[in-house]
Amino acid sequence: MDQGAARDQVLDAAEELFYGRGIQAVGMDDIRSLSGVSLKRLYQLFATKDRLVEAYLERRDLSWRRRLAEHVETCADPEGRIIAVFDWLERWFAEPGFRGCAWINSFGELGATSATVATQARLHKLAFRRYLEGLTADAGLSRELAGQLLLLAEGAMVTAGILGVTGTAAQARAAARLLLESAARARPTSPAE
Amino acid sequence: MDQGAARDQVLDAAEELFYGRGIQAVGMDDIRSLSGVSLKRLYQLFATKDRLVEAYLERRDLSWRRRLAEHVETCADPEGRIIAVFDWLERWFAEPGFRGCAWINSFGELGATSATVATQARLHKLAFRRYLEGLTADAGLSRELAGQLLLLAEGAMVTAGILGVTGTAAQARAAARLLLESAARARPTSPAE
DNA sequence: CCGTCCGGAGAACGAGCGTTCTCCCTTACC
DNA sequence: GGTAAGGGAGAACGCTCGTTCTCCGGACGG
Repeated sequence: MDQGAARDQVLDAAEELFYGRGIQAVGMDDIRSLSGVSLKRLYQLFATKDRLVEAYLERRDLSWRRRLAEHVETCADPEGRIIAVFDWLERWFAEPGFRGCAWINSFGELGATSATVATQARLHKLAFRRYLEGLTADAGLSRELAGQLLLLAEGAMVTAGILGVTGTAAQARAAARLLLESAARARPTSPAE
Repeated sequence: MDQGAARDQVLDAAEELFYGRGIQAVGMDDIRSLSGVSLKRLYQLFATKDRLVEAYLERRDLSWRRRLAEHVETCADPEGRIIAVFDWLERWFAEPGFRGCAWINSFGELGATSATVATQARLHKLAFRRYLEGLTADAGLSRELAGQLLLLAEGAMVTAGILGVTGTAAQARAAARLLLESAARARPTSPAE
């Protein structure tokens, strides 16, 4: 087995276990068992558990944002793209094994004691906010709206994780529609539209 | 020192440490050092760490909801009371040592492995949702609105915890006002008001 | 066929921690 | 004053886990 394949298998196992059980609840032995990569190789690839956690969060950040963007791309209308974010959330929440947002969970677990985790969580949320700001800008809408949509999306992730998935994304989407309409009425660039 | 005072001191220490650092990062020795209550007494009061965690979350749930309700009570207008929730969030976020929502953080840390923590988090969020539903009902507004406000409040807590406090509560309040106006326009009980 | 190197399996080590135990001191009662 | 009960300090125990080490087998070069 070559280096790259082993790395992928380790990160696959890490993602499944860290996301599903929490970071501290998963030992390096668990990663080894699930990935089939020996401890020696594991430590050649990632010198410490902390590095592995960092790599897990980084890779998941890229794939999470890519998946979101790919879904949003399927919609051409700038305002529809904003709503599409919440459609995608609904789809994500319904995936088997959904257990809330990996960064919110990691931050709750280790934000106070691990600079790595705190930084990764901040970077991810900043990137998500920037993405929403891009969407609202493309629709000629304010950055304020993006901030409000961020709150709705974060609230939906948390609530779906803790209280369960039923209806949460739809609620968030309905609220997003209202905020979007309200912002469109006051749209700075084309108020008459 | 009598039993009750020792219990209070232990719970005070537990709250400060568990909330500030996370549950797994705090040992029973840390609780003992900060509270000044010996290990023997500590285990007489709480048979296991799990019980202590449960008591911490229960007591904090009561005081958190009491503090919120006390602030909301100061406002007589039913719609003003709804907005007052977000005023109180702003005040809470600004407290020194604010580190997000204790239940969201605990759930992220232990929701997957501890039934105690998962249950406490669900109970707390259910109680908060019920409270918001009471406020919207008092204003003659729909339960749907309460669900949307819950998402905003949860999103604000998470975002304030991870990205920092600046402006988050004000954003949430602005969004809440818009949703409230929109719901008031469609108010089922007194649509003309 | 023999030696050498690489990687795997898992034992070993050391630290941290939940929980219990030991020892000693204080206090209260006869 | 003697004694028993209770509580405090902290050592001890057993377990988990991150990390490293040891040993062995198998592949490859001479």
